[in-house]
Amino acid sequence: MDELREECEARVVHLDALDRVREKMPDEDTLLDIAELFKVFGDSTRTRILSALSIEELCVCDISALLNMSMSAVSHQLRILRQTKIVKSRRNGKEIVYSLDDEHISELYALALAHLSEEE
Amino acid sequence: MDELREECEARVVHLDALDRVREKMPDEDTLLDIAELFKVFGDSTRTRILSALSIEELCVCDISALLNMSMSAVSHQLRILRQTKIVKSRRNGKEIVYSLDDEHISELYALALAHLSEEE
DNA sequence: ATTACAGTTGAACAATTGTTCAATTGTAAT
DNA sequence: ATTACAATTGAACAATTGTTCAACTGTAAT
Repeated sequence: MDELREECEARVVHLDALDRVREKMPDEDTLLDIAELFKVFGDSTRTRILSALSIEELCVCDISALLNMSMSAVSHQLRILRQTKIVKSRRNGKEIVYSLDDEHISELYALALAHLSEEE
Repeated sequence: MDELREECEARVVHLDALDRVREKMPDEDTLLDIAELFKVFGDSTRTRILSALSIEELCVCDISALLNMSMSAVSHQLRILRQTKIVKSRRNGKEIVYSLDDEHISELYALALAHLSEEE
């Protein structure tokens, strides 16, 4: 009744290559963090928000009008961007103004744009 | 019986700011493409694959052993990376060898790492 | 105090996504 | 030819995700 589950079904074809790669690869946690960061950018609503904020700080109402979306939907996405330290907020009377929290963000954008426009 | 659905429930607070942002923002299609690109990176399996391939080209069997995942699961992810032109493949006898297809990929990685390690 | 407005929040729902499983393809060797 | 192996594929399933809806905060003005 013992089910012997194999760790990996594959026969390792290039042991030497695997050793070299294993040595140089970042640790698991770092890779998870990278994936997590990219995941935040990988949604068109958040991308549009970030694109707008990279030009000028805006309140939730502005963003809502700009994207033609409900304030609730926008707010949910802003929460994700806030939690991941990509965006910061400050209160100004009744409204809450959002802006980018990190210089790397614009760079990542520029690089993504460069990749896309360089389709040969 | 006519339901008047409002285009946007929000009152526009800063018309001038919106005008400036609208003028400078990339078009909708470009933003969709950017989101789509980041979405591909936003999965830890694909991130690990790309991290490995940025060091050395590998066959599916190698990657499968490296990530301790089934070849099927790896192959499914490689298809996504192939379709988005992030990875390229060539046959070598019975095995199929994968490698990065684009120089921008490593740069995007480096930048993401820079962002993560600069947590103050 | 109460009215109005900007924004947030949690539950619920539909849609999307990643992995597993089983069947299939293509190549090389016997 | 047929056997073996690397890899791909499609369907099915569970898990995650984005938006809507309704209820709720907090601030400013009457």
